[in-house]
Amino acid sequence: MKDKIFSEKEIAIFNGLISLMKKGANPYSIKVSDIAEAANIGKGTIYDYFDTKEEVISKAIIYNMTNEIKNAFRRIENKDNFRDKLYEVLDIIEENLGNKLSTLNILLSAGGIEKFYEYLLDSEYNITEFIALINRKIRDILNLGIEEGVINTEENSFYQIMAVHGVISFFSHYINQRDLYLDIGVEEAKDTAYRMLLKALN
Amino acid sequence: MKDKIFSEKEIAIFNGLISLMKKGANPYSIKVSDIAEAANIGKGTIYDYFDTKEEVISKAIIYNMTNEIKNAFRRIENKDNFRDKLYEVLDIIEENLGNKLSTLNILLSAGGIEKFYEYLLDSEYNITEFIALINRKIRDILNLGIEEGVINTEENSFYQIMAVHGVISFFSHYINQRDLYLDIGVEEAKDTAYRMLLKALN
Amino acid sequence: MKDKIFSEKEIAIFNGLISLMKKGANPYSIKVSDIAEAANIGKGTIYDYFDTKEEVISKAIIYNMTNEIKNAFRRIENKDNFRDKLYEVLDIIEENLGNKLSTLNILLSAGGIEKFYEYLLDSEYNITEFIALINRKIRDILNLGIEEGVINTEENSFYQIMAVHGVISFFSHYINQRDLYLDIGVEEAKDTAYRMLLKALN
Amino acid sequence: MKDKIFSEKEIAIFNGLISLMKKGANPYSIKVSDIAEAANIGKGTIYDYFDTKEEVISKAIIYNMTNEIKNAFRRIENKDNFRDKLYEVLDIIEENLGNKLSTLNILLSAGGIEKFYEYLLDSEYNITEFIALINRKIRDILNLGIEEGVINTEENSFYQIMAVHGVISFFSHYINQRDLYLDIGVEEAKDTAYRMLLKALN
DNA sequence: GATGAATGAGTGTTCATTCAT
DNA sequence: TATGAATGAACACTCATTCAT
Repeated sequence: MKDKIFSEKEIAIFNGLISLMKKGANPYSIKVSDIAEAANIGKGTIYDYFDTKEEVISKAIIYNMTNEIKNAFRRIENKDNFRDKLYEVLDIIEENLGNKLSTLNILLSAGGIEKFYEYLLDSEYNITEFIALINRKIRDILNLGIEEGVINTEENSFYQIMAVHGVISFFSHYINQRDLYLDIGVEEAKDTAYRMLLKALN
Repeated sequence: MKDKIFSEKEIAIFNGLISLMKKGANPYSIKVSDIAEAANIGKGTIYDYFDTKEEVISKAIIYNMTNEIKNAFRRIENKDNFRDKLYEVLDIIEENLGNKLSTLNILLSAGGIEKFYEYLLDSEYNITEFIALINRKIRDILNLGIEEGVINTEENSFYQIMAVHGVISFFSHYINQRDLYLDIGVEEAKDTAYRMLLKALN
Repeated sequence: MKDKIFSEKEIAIFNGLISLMKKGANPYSIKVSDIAEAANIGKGTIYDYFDTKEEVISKAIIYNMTNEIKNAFRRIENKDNFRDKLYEVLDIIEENLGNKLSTLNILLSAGGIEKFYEYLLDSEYNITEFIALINRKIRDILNLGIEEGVINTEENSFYQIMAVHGVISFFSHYINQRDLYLDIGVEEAKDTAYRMLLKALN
Repeated sequence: MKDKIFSEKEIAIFNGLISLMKKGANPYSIKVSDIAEAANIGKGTIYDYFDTKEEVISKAIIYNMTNEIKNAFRRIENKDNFRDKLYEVLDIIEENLGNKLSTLNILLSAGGIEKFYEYLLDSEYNITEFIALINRKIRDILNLGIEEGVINTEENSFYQIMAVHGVISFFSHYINQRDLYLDIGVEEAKDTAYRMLLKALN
């Protein structure tokens, strides 16, 4: 993940746009004037740094995903055992609740945002790269679990990684559809997720 | 799921739109004239049956989801044991590969389409209804598994249903990101899914 | 000059634009909204018939030139001797006084409008075609003069045609710069032109 | 022709702009940034010397015309008989072939540039002044012809000057529409012009 | 003085919606 | 009932002009 270097203005534009999206704006209905206003700059300035609106939005999404992933990885790094790392992942998902732009929402959804925002498909950074990166991190966490003896399975790596995907997906689904599961508290859901993962991996 | 009764024209419009979306068109870039052309009717006719473009698209999505779910349920009904029913679910997912409009893609993705297509949120049919419906069907399948003795767990219903969600999500992810898992064949992935589910539920 | 067939709407648009140009509007500063207003139609309608503003303007210029030339030719046809035909040409020029769009102004000016309105260069109709057409008509008129015995020269065809060009240019210059020649009346200028032509051709 | 005194910067700006126009740029599509780049200065600097883009372009055109006329007059001065002076005029026209900004193209075209570039109409220097100046020079040349006995006519001054205009226009037309007259060489066209002038003036 | 980053008014073009036929 | 020609509001993008440095 060789970071692109962005100028201050570019970052200001990204942040303006990201704040709009976090407020719930749909990327398809965002206007250039909205972005300019959110970034506190003139409309024309945007075109000094980007060629089209699509380019701004795509690059902002990539920028935000990159940052979110870096942050998530840093937080996971700070935990030193399998269980804590897993719960940290669930915490991160919980905190991103309702954030349309959230990396996890985008990446893990069955048909990712790229299906809806075609421009991203052509972008230099392919979404696939991010998933591969995440899978590698999942592998690391799993290895730690094996080292610790928490995981003890003869299933292959694909199985193991997919088990984590499944559990993350279920928890994301729970968070996103809380209305349907009002009798289940967040902590209970997390415990359920962890328990399920251990069962699948042992 | 008390079905709305639609006129022939309305259904023709829906089918035109759905065919566009199955061809990969993004709901945000579909034009009314495209829909009219795909439905083989005049542009004005659409407005005899619907008030806005958004209404057409939303209702078409709901219509398609309803049909897909009905179809899926019928197919699952035709299988008479837990294992076959589960594999039928995976087959259905596989067949819907790459279909942006696929109910499963929409419903099971962490942040569903409703996050991207706001109109659906206000629509009479709430997406939540569909998920509840699916959860009930999952419950039925699980009960059969318990009856058959394939499943034998003390975990609660939430756990059990979420285990199915997790497995479905993982398989959907696999299907949608095939490029990343070229060394894993579809049958192997299905077997992995089934094995994982049984482990989680026993 | 195989005429393009234009729809009524297209002609209305052309006429709106031509009226603007005859009022003195500069093709470079005409706005699409001006054209729409002048043609008494909505802005969008223009785009149902043309792809770009440039296309509208170029085609309108060609359309107007074609009509003006046809008209001029018809008027000249109606005169039956060399002298009257020549004076008719001068009359036509006089009547077009101050009309920026006038075919004669455009065609006979040293660096024609095509130098200023590049789009015309690519247009299907090349301006050159019009000049060739006019030269052929000049040839016809000259032949009549020879038949009549008014012209009796051993100079070649190029010389003869250029003599007419020179005289037309001088008269156009006079009409366009009347301020500089206030002591010369229009009739006197016409007589001067005719006298000069006869001298050059005898 | 009391010359305006321009600062070095102003002249640099003029020259930048003139070079653009000589390269074929259309005055209506030239951008301030283009001018700045062509003049090798910052965009803001232009506004230290001129108030608007229109002013820059108009003044540059006037500046260029003034210089071209001065040059032309100097060259004509250096020839000492009627015939040579006339051929020098034709040479000058030939050399300016294809130069949209050429004074002669602008001045002698029936509907001059001022019809297309309205700003010039208001400019301090009226284009008319230039034509009057040129007419005076034509008068001088004609007088020399009379002195030499090459010209011997009873036609009035208007006739005589217009004869020169006509011949210059025809030759300019020839140069600008070379494609139409491929069988006529430049020298032949010049000889034709001179012969025609003498016939008209004798 | 000189610059060029920043601005936002202005304009070409699109497309959902209307309505006369 | 069905149509598609007509509309104009809306928006992406441009570029002359300004002004802080």
